[in-house]
Amino acid sequence: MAGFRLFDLNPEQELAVRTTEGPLLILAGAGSGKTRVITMRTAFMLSQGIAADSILAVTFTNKAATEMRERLAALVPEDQAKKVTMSTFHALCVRILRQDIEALGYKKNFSIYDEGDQMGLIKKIITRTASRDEKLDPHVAKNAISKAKNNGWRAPEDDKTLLGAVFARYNADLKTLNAVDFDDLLLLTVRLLNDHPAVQERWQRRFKYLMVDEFQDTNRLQLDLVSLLAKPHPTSPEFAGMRPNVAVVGDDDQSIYGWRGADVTNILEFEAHFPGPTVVKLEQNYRSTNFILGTANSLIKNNPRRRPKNLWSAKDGGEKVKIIAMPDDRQEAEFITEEINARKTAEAQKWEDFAVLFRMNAQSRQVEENFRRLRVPYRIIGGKSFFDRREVKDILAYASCLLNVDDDVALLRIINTPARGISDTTVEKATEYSIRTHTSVFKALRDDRFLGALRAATQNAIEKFAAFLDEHETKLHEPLSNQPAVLRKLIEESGYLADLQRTCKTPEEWMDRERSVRDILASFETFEGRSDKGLQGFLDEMMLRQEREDDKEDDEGGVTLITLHASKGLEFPHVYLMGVEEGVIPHDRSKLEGTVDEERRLLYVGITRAQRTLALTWCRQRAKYGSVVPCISSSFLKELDPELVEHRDVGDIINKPVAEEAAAAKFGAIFDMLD
DNA sequence: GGCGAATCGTCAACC
DNA sequence: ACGATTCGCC
Repeated sequence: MAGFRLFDLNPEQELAVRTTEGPLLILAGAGSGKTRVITMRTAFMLSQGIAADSILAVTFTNKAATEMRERLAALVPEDQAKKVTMSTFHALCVRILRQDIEALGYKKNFSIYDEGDQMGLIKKIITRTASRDEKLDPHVAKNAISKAKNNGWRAPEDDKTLLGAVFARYNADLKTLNAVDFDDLLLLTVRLLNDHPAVQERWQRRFKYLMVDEFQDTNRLQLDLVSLLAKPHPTSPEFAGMRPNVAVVGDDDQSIYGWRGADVTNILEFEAHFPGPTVVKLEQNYRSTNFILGTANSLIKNNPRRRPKNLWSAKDGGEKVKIIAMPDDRQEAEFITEEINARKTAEAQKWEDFAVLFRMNAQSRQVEENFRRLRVPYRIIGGKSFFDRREVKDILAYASCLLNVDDDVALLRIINTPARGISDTTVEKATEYSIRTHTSVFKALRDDRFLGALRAATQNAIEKFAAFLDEHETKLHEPLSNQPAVLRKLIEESGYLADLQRTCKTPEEWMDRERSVRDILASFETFEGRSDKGLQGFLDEMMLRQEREDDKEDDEGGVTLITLHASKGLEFPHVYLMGVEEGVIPHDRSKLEGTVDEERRLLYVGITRAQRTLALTWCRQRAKYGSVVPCISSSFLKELDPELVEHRDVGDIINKPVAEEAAAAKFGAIFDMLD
């Protein structure tokens, strides 16, 4: 085992790498080489003869999992690297449930519902459960249900209330539909392992070494899952005195998922969950200049209740952090585009060296438009641009129906798309019938007692549609069937594309939408090339937002456009953090909810992504909901150390661009020598 | 029952 | 400013 050198590590990092047995808590400040430690530690374990397939590393985002996988692949032989399991919590749960969910009374071909599907179902349940004078906001219901599930509750606390009734109904319906939502992925996996010791034991034999990244962001269910995978069942004779091989890595200052139920006490009280851990503190920052790190420190020290730490960097020099005022959001986007262009040329940087960070997905649109216009290559991480497109959802709904005809949400989405003579009223009747008889909508469509009450023309339309689905479902499950071809044929024969073209207003829109249909079919083909998990595996990956467009533009790189949340764990030489305004960050709602500290950590995360230069921009006015509203700069900006930052107005910069670029070029050259 | 037009409500973040 | 939903007409 060659290719990695432990002597490159500082003493703390080396201790973390060499500690392979028993509980290990790594408190890793921003930029302290955390990913490097995790990958090195994995490589070290392999070199000690630990089997690659017994190692499980869990991360929060797909991006982080991918990066870790890539970095490990650079250290150890490919066949070894591939056998190490690196996945998100949700992807891990899908994997466990696809194998063992039958023990909980679901079928293995269960569908996964995203928030949109979830909302659709909840709305439907509310309308049919609520009496005339009762009102329940579906959003409120969704959040309450999610919170309940993340606390591990099985049944509603009180099913006398409308909310309780909706919760009970929602769970019952999901089970009938053979579907699970994102929260269920965790909840059901925990229940499965907890209630079925034989299953738990089997997974424990599979994964003997656990690593959890971003542990400060785990919620109670995730901690339960880790415990269930790491510790023997309390009834097992091995339980007492067992030292689980659990390594967790985290930083309380980067805890930004409180809203999702993250519980910081998981990391603060790690010793209570896994007694007697080795504790390692990583405090040297290798990423940022002292201007950037000092700015970050001056911000975060305003937060109460922190674990004491002394984060330092050896990187002197560089530029001050720029805080730039903009007249409006349009000019903000223009400025960022132009600056990136100029700096790229002046300092011979690559597009991949730049990142634009923002609080809300909606902020990226104007930058995107500018990038497209000026031909700046870019990639958007996270967000929902692709997956949320109508045509993509439609195609995936068709695919879901092939796998699980009882998936009502998918079926209802496509039952009359394109129009095939099954009207809303008919669909409504079918849904009612299915509720009354406790079956799926598809089974209702196949039920003569239901069909008998309908007009002959409607009966015909339904029979034709059901036969159409059945025919392709059979083909899909034939041995050696070419699944991408079956899906393609299903779409072609459905007349979906012709209908899509008809509804498009411009030829450009049609080309765009048709392309995303082609893209999604093509990415299923590429998926078939690299995986044996078939359409089911493909849909799982799509639902978990993984590797969306792996065939083109994606791997060419480009400027990264990313939300602050999704940026955690990443780093870039040049960072532009836009929309640093009161109301955006800290977000207005955080003040009502009393979570301003978390907003401060979020900005801290953003600032600490930058290696060499950082610019924070804010606008004097911004378009919101279509109309322009005045804005003021974020109160967080006042907390930044004035020695380390430089306040500018966009006008000043435009007046003297040449000197600016020349100076920047010199700094760039110095940095290149240091590297 | 189907279609285009007007109107409504949304933008907090992730899997 | 955009997509979803509802309305009113054929």
